[in-house]
Amino acid sequence: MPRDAAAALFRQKGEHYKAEIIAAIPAGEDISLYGQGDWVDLCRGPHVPSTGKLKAFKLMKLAGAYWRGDSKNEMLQRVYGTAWRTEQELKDYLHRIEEAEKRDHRRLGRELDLFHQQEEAVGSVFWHPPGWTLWREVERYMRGRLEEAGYLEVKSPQLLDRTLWEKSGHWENYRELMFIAESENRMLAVKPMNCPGHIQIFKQGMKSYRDLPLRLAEFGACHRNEPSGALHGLMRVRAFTQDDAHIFCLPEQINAETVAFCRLLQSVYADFGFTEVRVKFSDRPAKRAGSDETWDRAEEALRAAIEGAGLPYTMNPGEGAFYGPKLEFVLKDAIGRDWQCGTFQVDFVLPERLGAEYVAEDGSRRAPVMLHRAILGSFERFLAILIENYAGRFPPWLAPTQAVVLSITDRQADFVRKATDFLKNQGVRVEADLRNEKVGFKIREHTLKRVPYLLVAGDREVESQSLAVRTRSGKDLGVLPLEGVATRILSDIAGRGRHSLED
RNA sequence: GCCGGCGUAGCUCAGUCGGUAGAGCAGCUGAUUUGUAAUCAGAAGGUCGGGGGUUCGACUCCCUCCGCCGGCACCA
Repeated sequence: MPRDAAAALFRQKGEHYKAEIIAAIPAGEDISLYGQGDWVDLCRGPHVPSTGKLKAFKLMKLAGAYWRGDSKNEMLQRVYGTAWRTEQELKDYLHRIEEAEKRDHRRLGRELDLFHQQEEAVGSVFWHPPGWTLWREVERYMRGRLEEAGYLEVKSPQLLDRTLWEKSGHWENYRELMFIAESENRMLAVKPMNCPGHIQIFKQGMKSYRDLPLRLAEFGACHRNEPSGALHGLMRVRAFTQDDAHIFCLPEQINAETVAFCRLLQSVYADFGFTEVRVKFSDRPAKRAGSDETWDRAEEALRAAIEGAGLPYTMNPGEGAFYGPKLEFVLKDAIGRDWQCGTFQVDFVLPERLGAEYVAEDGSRRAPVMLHRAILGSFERFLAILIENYAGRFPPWLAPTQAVVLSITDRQADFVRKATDFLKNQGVRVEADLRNEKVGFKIREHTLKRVPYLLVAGDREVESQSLAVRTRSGKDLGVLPLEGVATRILSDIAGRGRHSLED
């Protein structure tokens, strides 16, 4: 059907948005329409030869979506459905979704007593002892990796004067998303980022080109007043902690620093069991600071560096930060949604705006390049992804409780205490279960809590000063003497993401 | 923020036509001393998300606010 005729048809049907879509198609081109019964609609081409092929279908959900993806426009109703060739395939699909929902970090957070959230602290997290153990283990690991890689850890203030955020450009770009506090006629903002603080540290004392690259790292707690509809468990919160760092360097050091960062990130991700990481390259946004020449340089430097690192990436046009282009390292949650975790950004703008400089070889003063980077991104989000990817069955090095020693009757209580103390002294996070319950009951409980090692002591084990070792997957590793149990567990812990527990 | 849905015990859920709430598990008390995924019994547990309204009477109907869930928009 010719374009104008099609437009008229839809206008007459009262479907004005369809008419608008057609109006955007070049004149003279024909428009294809497809029909099903007495229903006719605009379509580029058939996706299935006939709806008769779709035997099994189910409507999944209703949701709003802005016309042409712009929140200034009206909202349309979107209907989501799923269709399969057979009832069985539909059933299998629904079953897979159900299984994925069992890995939801919000559900596991409750079941495993990791954390909770409540109305009085919307967008924030109350970490429980087991969850905080997991956090500290991840933090301890990151601290070690950063130290090895030549980073220096710092700590910057939580509240900073408005004037600083005005200079950095954050006030102009993000004022409505910042938490504000007032004191003694000053307006302060709770930091939404750590970079301005790190620049203040850089600016103390004279810096020489010989001091570069200077890598300042911080486990920085930031607050952003995210729109209510964006909040999502631990994935999107208003209070989060980044494994943040800023590398102050010379332009000619960008490449080596980027390559080193990509290697570090891949190695860290491998330790957490992630081997496939997708990388998105986000270039200049419409709303930005700095000249076009500056952006040309920054984008070119980043492109050369990522290609030097040999990582495949996809373009994400217009999605860069206001001060520079960035790489986004993306991981998936249990139901396949993308979440940005790691990030790497080249910034020629902020150091200059905030007056950071170093003395160059020729004695002139110049602004350093600043590389913003995070590997995990936010701890909250990364832990959520970890929880979902492991379905709560953390490898032993991360498991809040790595082993439980259980008695069968009161007769073994003393030995269980002794064995627990022994393993504790060897550095194992171990608990004793001396409750007056049947072993089957205790095994079930600790299995549901995903404790990697269940160590049973009955009269026979007391006699031989050993423990019967069972894994959470139900595998029987036999009876081992105390030292053997410790060796086995400790070597497993040392293996990190490449652990030997086959479950 | 926008659209749609949801909010009953710590958790998972039931609750008829408007007559002020029930179960299982957990927790508590007692008994049981137990060999690899649930021992038995008893007592207890609720501002039905908050506020307002209609009504003789509201978990139930209406208004409003809050939160959560799914999308959209946003994500320095």
